[in-house]
Amino acid sequence: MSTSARMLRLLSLLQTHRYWPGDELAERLEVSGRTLRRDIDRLRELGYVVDAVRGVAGGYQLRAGGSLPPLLLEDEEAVAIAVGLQQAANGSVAGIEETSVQALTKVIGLMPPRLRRQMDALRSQTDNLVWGGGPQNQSVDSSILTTLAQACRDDEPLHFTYTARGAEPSERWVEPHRLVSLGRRWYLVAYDRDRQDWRSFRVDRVAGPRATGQRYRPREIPGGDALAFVQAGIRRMPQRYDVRVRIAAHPETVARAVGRWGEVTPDDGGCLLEMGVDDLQWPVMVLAQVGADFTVESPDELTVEVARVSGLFARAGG
Amino acid sequence: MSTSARMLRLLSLLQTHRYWPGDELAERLEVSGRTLRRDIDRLRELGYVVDAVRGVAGGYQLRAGGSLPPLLLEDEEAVAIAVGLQQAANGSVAGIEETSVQALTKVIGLMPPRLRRQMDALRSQTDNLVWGGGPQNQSVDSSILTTLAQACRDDEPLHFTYTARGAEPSERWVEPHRLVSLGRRWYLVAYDRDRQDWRSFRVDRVAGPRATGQRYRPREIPGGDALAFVQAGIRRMPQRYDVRVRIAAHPETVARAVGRWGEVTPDDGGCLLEMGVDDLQWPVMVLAQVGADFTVESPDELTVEVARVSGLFARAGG
DNA sequence: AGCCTTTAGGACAGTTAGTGGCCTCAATCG
DNA sequence: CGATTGAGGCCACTAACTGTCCTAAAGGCT
Repeated sequence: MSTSARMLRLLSLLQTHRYWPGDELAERLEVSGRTLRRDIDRLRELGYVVDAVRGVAGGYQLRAGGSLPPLLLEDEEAVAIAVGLQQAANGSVAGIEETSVQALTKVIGLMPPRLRRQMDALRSQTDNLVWGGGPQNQSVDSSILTTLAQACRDDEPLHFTYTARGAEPSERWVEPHRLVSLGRRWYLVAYDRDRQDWRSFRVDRVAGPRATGQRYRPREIPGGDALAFVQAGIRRMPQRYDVRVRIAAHPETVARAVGRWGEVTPDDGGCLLEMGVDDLQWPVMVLAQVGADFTVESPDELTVEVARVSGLFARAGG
Repeated sequence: MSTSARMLRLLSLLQTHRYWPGDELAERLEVSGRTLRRDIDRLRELGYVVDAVRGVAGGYQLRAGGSLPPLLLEDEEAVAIAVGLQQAANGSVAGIEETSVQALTKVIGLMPPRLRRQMDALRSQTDNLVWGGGPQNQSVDSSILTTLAQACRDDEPLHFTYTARGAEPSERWVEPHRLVSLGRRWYLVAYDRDRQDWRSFRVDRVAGPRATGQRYRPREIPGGDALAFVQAGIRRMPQRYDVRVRIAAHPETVARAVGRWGEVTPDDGGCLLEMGVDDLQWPVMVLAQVGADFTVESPDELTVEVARVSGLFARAGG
């Protein structure tokens, strides 16, 4: 085995089990103990921190250092990572969507086909988990997302079918620039070759993207900021409700139910809950769970919704 | 730069951008073109698939091969992966909890402290996301989880404080064996040194775990199956309701709202929804969302719950 | 303290592997 | 067709690696 291959193998061993006696490592790598010590030294020269314990039951241990060593993953671990990243990309944690897609692109691009199949099988289980697939939770197909991300990364022209709001599907040929996650939606900022101008596309309306394999000289985006471009392009955000409800319950109870999705301010004998939502299911759920008397201050649509559920449940009870 | 270091760097370059012209790679690695070609060959000998395109605008490209190459991640990517895995470990996708923790342990153990801090900051945003932190969604503190997982992996004895159901907190000293995810809970199977017997511990009742750094000869678990051991140890599962509701709506509408958490069977003029749950909030939410008339067949507790919400909402409306 | 185990690392000599320069081919694209 | 870019054989030179043998140093155990 060549030296580089052996170093990778050594790193892999050190990553799967904390302590390794020197002679066992040497045996596994089929080298003498002296060479093993030299290999360990080489790792240290590369910047990885390898602790050594002397004496009976001593051994080597890879520790956290200044930078992350190359991750050597088992197949199942890679699948778990990919599945986890897909959720993160779909907005389950605010602020890391873009990075998640970036990492996901990397992982998926390197996964052997069999792992990709395994991942797809698992992925089909994940949808509709968060508040039952309400309208604002249309998670984007992550295979489309990663295709677009890869094209952005590699500056590859793309073909796809785009169905704009209330329009016929049309075929597009674009030079992709960047993916942007805004609210719960993904947008692709790209230069449209046919229309000869910059556009932003909602990813959930993109179908059948395929990279052409060609390359081109990346253009400058006007203004230099993809995020700003997308924001400017969105004329009306999806309808948003500003919810205000007074609840006769302890502020902490309410805060626990609503998490970070709303603001709770103490009030005499109860509290005021404020949140901005796209879908009224969510506040209804919170109110049902808190289980205390409340008064809806706004919006009127929520009052209607509360009345609807009340009537519905009353009929069911009778 | 040594050969091994250069190979890692080459792998890293090939992972971040799809196409690389040969001369640019050679320049970055500070070697001649000839040596670069040899390096590429070395990668291929290690089993990685490197495509090459000749001619104008040619270059090299790392493709999916038979096995996953070492992942060379940017700092932010590692953080995204860790955050995603934490969610996966907490049961957001059935069946990959154990593997996720395994991968998480690996990643966290290698992350420099600064990244760990970054990750902690993000993690604090993730809780209470899925149906509002209901009682069955007490997600386990992932730092405890990974400490235990690491101890299992490395056969390190553990100290921790355990608060059994309805008992005083007690100090435990155990030889950890395996982590098991069952339903929505984590259990640690371990040999209790003081009591000299095998026990299973609910991870959400474990506090302040610390590894001693010693090691021991792993024991055989009686029966050889940690999962079976845990199942045998659970006298009564958390109270579980078998929900049966007839709904006057199209089966598909109901199926979309309930996802894979319940079974929907068509029925004349509507459908029958059956699901097993620990917490009645969940079916209430589904019913509110479907928005069609329904009749609760069982359990009686759900009827009570529906009546409660109905009354509550009616008062709010008036 | 004394002993055993295990890592640390210098010295040496033989061997291997890596390197750049030079050459000729072979694709690919315009 | 010609320009460009990867493929790879050959060669001489050098640097790096390897195993053996050695002594030292650090823990843990009795």
